[in-house]
Amino acid sequence: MEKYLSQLNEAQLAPTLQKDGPMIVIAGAGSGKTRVLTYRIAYLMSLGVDPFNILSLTFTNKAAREMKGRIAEIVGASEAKNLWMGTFHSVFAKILRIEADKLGYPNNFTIYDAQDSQRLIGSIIKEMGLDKDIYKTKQISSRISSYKNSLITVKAYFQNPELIEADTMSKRPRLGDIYKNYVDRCFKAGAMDFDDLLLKTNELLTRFPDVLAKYQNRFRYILVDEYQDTNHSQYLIVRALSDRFQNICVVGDDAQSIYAFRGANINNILNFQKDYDDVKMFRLEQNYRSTKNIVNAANSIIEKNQTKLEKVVWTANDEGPKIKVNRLMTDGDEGRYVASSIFENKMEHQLMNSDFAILYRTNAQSRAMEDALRKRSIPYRIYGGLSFYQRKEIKDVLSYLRLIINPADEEALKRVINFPSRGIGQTTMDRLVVAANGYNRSIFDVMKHIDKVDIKINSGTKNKLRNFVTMIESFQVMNQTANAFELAEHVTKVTGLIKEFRDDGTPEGVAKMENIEELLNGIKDFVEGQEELADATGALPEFLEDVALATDLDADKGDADHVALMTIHLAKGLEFPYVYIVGMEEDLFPSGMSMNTRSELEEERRLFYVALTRAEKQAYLTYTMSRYRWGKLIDAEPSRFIEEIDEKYLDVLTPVDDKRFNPMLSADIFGDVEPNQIRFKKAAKRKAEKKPPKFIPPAKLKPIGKSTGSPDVNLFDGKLTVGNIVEHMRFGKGEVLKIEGVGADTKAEINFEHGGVKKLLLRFAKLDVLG
DNA sequence: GGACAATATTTTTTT
DNA sequence: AATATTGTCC
Repeated sequence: MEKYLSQLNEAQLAPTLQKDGPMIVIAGAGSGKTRVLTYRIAYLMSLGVDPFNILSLTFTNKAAREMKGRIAEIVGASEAKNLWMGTFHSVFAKILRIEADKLGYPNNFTIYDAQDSQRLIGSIIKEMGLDKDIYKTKQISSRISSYKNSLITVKAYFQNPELIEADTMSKRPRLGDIYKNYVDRCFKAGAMDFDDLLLKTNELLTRFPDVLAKYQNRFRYILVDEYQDTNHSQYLIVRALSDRFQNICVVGDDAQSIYAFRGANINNILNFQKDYDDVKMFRLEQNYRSTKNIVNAANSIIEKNQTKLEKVVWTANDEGPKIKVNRLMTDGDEGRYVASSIFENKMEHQLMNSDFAILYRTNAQSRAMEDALRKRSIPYRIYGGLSFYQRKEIKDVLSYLRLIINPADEEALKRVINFPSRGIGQTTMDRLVVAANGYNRSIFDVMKHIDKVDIKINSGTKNKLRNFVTMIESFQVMNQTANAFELAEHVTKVTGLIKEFRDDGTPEGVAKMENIEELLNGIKDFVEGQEELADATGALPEFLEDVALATDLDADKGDADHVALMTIHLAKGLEFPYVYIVGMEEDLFPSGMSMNTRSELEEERRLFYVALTRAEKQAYLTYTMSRYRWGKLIDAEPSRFIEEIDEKYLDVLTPVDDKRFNPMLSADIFGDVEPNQIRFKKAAKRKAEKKPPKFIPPAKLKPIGKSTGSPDVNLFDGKLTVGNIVEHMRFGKGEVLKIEGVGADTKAEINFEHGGVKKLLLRFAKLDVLG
């Protein structure tokens, strides 16, 4: 153990050796927090703490696996195996399966993914006869999700006049009823959605003190990674479980909080010290990952945020090259530039493909990169986006398997009952749903007893339904004896899925066949892996659970040498020697959807901070002048985040310009000719140069009167008057001398202590009003 | 009820 | 551009 501890610096050692009590580790990017977590767990075990008593919650299952592997190297595999490690969702799904009956759920409950729950919400809206243009499935779904994450149950919703009022005001008075129906239908289907895995855990721990006591007793030491990204529901679970022993260690970085849109509450980390007594606080501020240039540039960005904990991330690493900033004509050029830059770097520095990552704000941006890399024959892998398990043909196979385990699973049934086509159409399904709701039974139950049920379906169709039921039941019988692989193979044959795709004959059909084969191989691997475990029960339910909660990163085999393409969100926690951040444009990054409030914009800025701090040696930023979006060529402007970086860390390779298309110019960029190196013109200056409209909001012009409020709203509208004392991040205190302009164009003339009289656009100025 | 064509909608990020 | 939904005809 000492051998390992000697690898830590002083700041890392202190939290590692802190055995008991509540503690928080504020860990800057690249400061070795994973190492601290890993060694702390190993250290606890070396002190005699039983691994069964340690719960470690990570952000991805992959992270959990890697940590476990590392711990196994230190303390031995047999001991490490007994640790409870995984994501919130996977750990508590396992606990919920054990305790399901207490909540009235079967222990074989299905986990609905986002698509399943949205489809169900969609059909409920339709059944209720509501206008689907007002009740938009996605919006309703995210509203329900945020209720669940705030622990607002259906009952709590109806007891809260404010919520009802808010939904009524936004012209959706039936939202509560949709919520109720959705929850009822999930329950009847024996299904939990992602949010339920946390919500029901809370319910379990609140309603059953003995269960709470059992798990409090078991998890005497709790560690939570990426604590800044926990939501209220997760927060309450952690609080409840740690309440007895108070051995709670949370690790995180407020500057890397990027999941507020999903309900993550940054206050969880900011307020941790208020939640427990005698909290020990540790800071990891030395960055081991990146060059000075990258660390300092990242610091200069995050400095622009108002909401943050003070901390100084520094590094003893080399200065390193400056961050390269490059402007391209189109997204196609951007892809070609990145591909050839990767190619050149590989040649020049003898690097592997896996030394490179391309990061972007939205999944849709991957296409241009992909095309360019393919043309250059550079191996790559896209993470996220449509993951393997979400492909239609894969979900179809999985739905059959889900139905075998849980025939009440409504979404699985609806997916496969008529695929491959069996002559059971929409009309029949509608009637079955009505009957099922009427009898308060599952659809499958109704089909099973189709002869005893009062339903208007002709005898031919009834026969088809009977055949389907018989087929599923025969699979269930087989499931008693066969392993998951044998069963899945059988299912794909008997249902006609294989035939369906084989007879298709198109390239897409062939690809789908191959995907199904890959799935079958995956199941085979899983089954073989299970056999080594002593307590392997029915492998199929466990496989389905793994699949439901797997992230795309989890599926990574990790051996192939390829360039990584992913969204910045997905890149959190990862590191690469060379990082390309593409699409550095207004309305894209920061996203046009996130420029309405300061907190949204600050989250985008943290996202940029995360992106930049992934880089070890060299970071590249690229933006284009126009880009294809929704199939149309759209003009683009450089992101404000580029100008927020202190210039001295940048190497701006923007070619001489005007906006006219110049084919020679864009050819030069990825050809042999070194682009002209000129001074980077500040975007602010460019904006000022533009003639008539004084200020063009970065977003495309949006229809006025959007329910979220006009995007042009000035953050200080009406709140600032002459004579106010304000504080500015860089210029310090100052007095407001004059206010001119209206709306987004409002400027204030302010006399600052440091810097004298400045005229600032209030929309951009980050001011605190002191009085 | 099914097959195919026409049209609408979409892009923020995900366990 | 790609996908989902709706419409039309058999």
